[in-house]
Amino acid sequence: MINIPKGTKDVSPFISYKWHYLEDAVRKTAADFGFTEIRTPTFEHTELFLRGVGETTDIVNKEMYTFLDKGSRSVTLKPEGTAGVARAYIEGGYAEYPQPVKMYYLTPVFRYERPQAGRLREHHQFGVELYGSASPFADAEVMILAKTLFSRLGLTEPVLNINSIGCPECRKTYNAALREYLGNNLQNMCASCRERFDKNPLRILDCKEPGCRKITAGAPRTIDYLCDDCKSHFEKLQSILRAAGIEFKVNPSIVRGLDYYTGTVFEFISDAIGAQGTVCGGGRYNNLVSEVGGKPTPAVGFGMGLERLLMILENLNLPVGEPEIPVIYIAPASEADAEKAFELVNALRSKGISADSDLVGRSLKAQMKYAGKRGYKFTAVFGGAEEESGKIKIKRMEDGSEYECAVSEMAEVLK
RNA sequence: GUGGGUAUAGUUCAGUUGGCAGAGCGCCAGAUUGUGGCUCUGGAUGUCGUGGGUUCAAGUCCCACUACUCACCCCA
Repeated sequence: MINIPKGTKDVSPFISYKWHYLEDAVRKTAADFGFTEIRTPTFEHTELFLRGVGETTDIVNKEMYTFLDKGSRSVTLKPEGTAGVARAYIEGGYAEYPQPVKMYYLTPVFRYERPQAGRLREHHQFGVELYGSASPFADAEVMILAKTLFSRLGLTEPVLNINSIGCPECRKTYNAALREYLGNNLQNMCASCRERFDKNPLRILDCKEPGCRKITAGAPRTIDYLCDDCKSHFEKLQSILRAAGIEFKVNPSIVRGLDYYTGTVFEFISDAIGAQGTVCGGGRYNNLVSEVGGKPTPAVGFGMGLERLLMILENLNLPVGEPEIPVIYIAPASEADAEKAFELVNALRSKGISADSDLVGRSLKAQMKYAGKRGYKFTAVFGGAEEESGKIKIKRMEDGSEYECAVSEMAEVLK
C-alpha cells in the first residue's frame, strides 16, 4: 500500500462540492471588485523566490521544494503566489496595460514544514494583487474584498489586524532605535532572536517566547518611527476603513515573514481553528517588482489559505455548499427494462437535464434505497407500463409526492 | 529542526491480571415477485503500523523503526 505523501490531502469525490462552493464565492467576489484571474506556473526558477521572497526568510531558508530538472536548472515549487505574479507582470509587459492592474489567483503552494492543524505541505491559496497604485484606497480595497468574501460566506469572525512597518527610509531609523533598546537585554533573549538582531531586527517583535515578549513589550514600535509619507498613508488608510465600516485593530506586532513588504501589513485572524489562526495575510510591497527586475511599481495584495477558510466554516457550522447530485434517478422496473431506461436517461442528458440510472442490476427496491441515500431530488420508475402509456410518474423524494407527465415532456417538466 | 500523544475492519473506536479478533456507523443482500428514509434478518471485509525480543502463549509486556497527530519555530 502506497500512501499519500506527508502534509498533503485528497479532496474526495464526496466533499469536492465544498471546494466548488468556496471557489465560486471567491471568483464572484473577485470579479465584483474588478479583479481578473492570472495563472502562473506551479514552478519557477529558484532565483525568483530568493530575490522576491527574501533570502533571510524561513520560507526560503528551510521550506522550499527545490530541485534540479533534467537540464540542471534549479527550479522551485511555488511557496507563495506573489513572486510569480510579479515576474509575469514584468515579463508580460502588464505595465503597458491601463493601470492599475487588478489580478487574483487560485493556486496550490508548497512548503516543506512539519504538518499540524491548519498547516500542510501543499495547501491552496486565493490571492489578489493590485499593481500600479500607491494610494491607501488600494490597500483598503483589498482588505474590503477579503472582508466581503468572509461576509458572503457567513463569517463575521476573522479580525482584521493592521500595522505599518514603514518604507526602507523609516526602517533605517527604526532599526537603529530597536537595536539600541534591545542592546542591553540581548543576552536574555532566545537564540533565534539574537540571530534576528543582526539580520532582521523587526522580526523580533513577532517572537512568541515569553521571555522575549516581556522584553519587547516596551520596545519601540514601527508606527512611531514612520516618515511623514508613511504616517499619513497609514492614517488615511484607517480613516478609509472606518468610513467603510470595516472593524480593525492596529497591532504593532504584525511584521509578516516575507521580506518584500513595505508600509502597510495586515492579517485576518480567526480563533476557530487552533494555533494557526491567520487565514489571510498581506500588505503593500512597493519594492518587489524592482527587486525582481522591473521598473519600480507600487503594489498591494494578500494571500488567503483556503483549507483554513474551509476549516473555519465547518467548525462554526456554516454552510459549505450542497453535494452535486443529478436531478433525477430513473429506475428500470425490471432487468428487461434496463435498455429502455438507459436510453431515456441519455435522452434527458442530451436536453441538459442531469440524470442517472442503474448500472449494477439492482432490484427496484434496492435502487430506491440507493437513490434515497445518494440524495436525488426526483426519481421515476420506467418499465412496461410507462412504455405502453407514454406517461411516467416523477416522484419528489423529499415528501414522496408524485407528478404524472408524458415521457416525451420530462425534460421540460424537470426544468 | 525540537517536544508531547496515538497506531486494531471502509470509518469511529472497545479489547480486563498476557489465554479463540470485537462493537457502533457505513457497505452488500433479503423481509410473498413495481417504490427510498424507520425497523428486523443475514453477509463480506483484519499482515492488530513494521521488525525484533520475553513467554507454553503477545493486540496486550520490552526495544527499535515508521507513519499519523498536536504543539513550538514560522506561516495561509
